[in-house]
Amino acid sequence: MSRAEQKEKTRRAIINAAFQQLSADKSFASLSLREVAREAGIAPTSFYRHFSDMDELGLTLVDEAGLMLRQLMRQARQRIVHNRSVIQTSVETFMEFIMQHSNVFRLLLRERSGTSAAFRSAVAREIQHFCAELADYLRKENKSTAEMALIQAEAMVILVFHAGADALDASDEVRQRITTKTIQQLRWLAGGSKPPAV
Amino acid sequence: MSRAEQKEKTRRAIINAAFQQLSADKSFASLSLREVAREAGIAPTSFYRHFSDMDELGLTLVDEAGLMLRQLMRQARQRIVHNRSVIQTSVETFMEFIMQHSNVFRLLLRERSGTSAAFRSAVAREIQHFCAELADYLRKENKSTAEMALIQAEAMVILVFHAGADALDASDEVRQRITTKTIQQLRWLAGGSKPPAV
DNA sequence: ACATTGGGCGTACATTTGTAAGCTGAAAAT
DNA sequence: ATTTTCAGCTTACAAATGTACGCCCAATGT
Repeated sequence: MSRAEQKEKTRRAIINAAFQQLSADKSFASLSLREVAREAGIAPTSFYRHFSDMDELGLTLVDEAGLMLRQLMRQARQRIVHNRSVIQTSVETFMEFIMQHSNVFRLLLRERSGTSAAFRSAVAREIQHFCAELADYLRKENKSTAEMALIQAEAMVILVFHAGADALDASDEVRQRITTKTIQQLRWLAGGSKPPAV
Repeated sequence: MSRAEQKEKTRRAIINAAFQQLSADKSFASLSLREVAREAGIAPTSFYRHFSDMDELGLTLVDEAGLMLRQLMRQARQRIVHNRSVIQTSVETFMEFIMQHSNVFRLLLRERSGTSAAFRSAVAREIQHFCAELADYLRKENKSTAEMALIQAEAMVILVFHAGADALDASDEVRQRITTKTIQQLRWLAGGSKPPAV
């Protein structure tokens, strides 16, 4: 195995170890360099060969999470075309998605209002991007102004994200109720700029 | 000074020390028993005379935050009577409030999706209470069903809280923009159940 | 063929943490 | 007046953490 390959492999091992350890009871802040190194199967000091400190690793994780969000957006769009209600399809896709990538999602949720300014702005950037894409869609669909579409999109994203946070630790049944509730909330928002086609 | 008085006094000192240390860069989880004790002006081990561990202190803080929320709700209601738009008055009151009690608010925001299950449910309970009161108000005002009123109230609270989080670290000017944006979002939500009186 | 590079390791150290054990002195109870 | 209680202190220790330093050796460069 080439040296570059090997290095990339350990780097992935570190990143995966970090994601692995993120859970309902463990935030990134409560992760220690040594713990991550242990899980990745390397010596603590080897960590520095890849990241200068935990913060740098954290920002990398946020970047990865951003990629996931874009992937989610694409997936939702694909399903929309040949299906029923846009809102329902989107929320359901979102819920499926976060269940599959719960740790990624948890990271975004927590660091959005976390203790590191660098993290907060990194997460804010990813979510902004997400909102902007949604706003663009809404603007075309509803022929509203760009400003209004963005405000609307932001509200929608906040509600869906929050619903996701609740859904993460809930039973299937409760999650279904949360989904229904969220759909209702989004419809009110959508109805504000356009007569509702309930 | 009586013994009971003295004890209560140091207990307050501990609680205040904890709130004091909470800031944009310091979450409750990153607070150490020793730090709090230091700030409170007592020896580390004296802490145990008042709380069995940091978690117990944390739950006390959440309770205090709950009191604040109820106080906020009363304050908003008082202002509503003799003023202009209900939504505008409420959001503005909320914004004033969180600026005055930013650390209390930050605690609620963070522990809502924090790492301790006990904290999460404690915060959830306080926010539920807040939502229920608002829902009651909405139900009477709009003659909607109790269920719909609650779903609506929850959406509103989420949006306002989130706006508060953003506003905390923003400049006065940005905060004003956030306020306007939030008012717009709430109007869409309110309009869903009743024709809007913009 | 030889020299350089760099990822990974082991050792080491200063800090910080939670908390156990036991003492002290003043308030409260007898 | 004597005893009991108990908030607060000092001392002590084990565990965990971040990270500096230097060695090793296989992949790479010459």
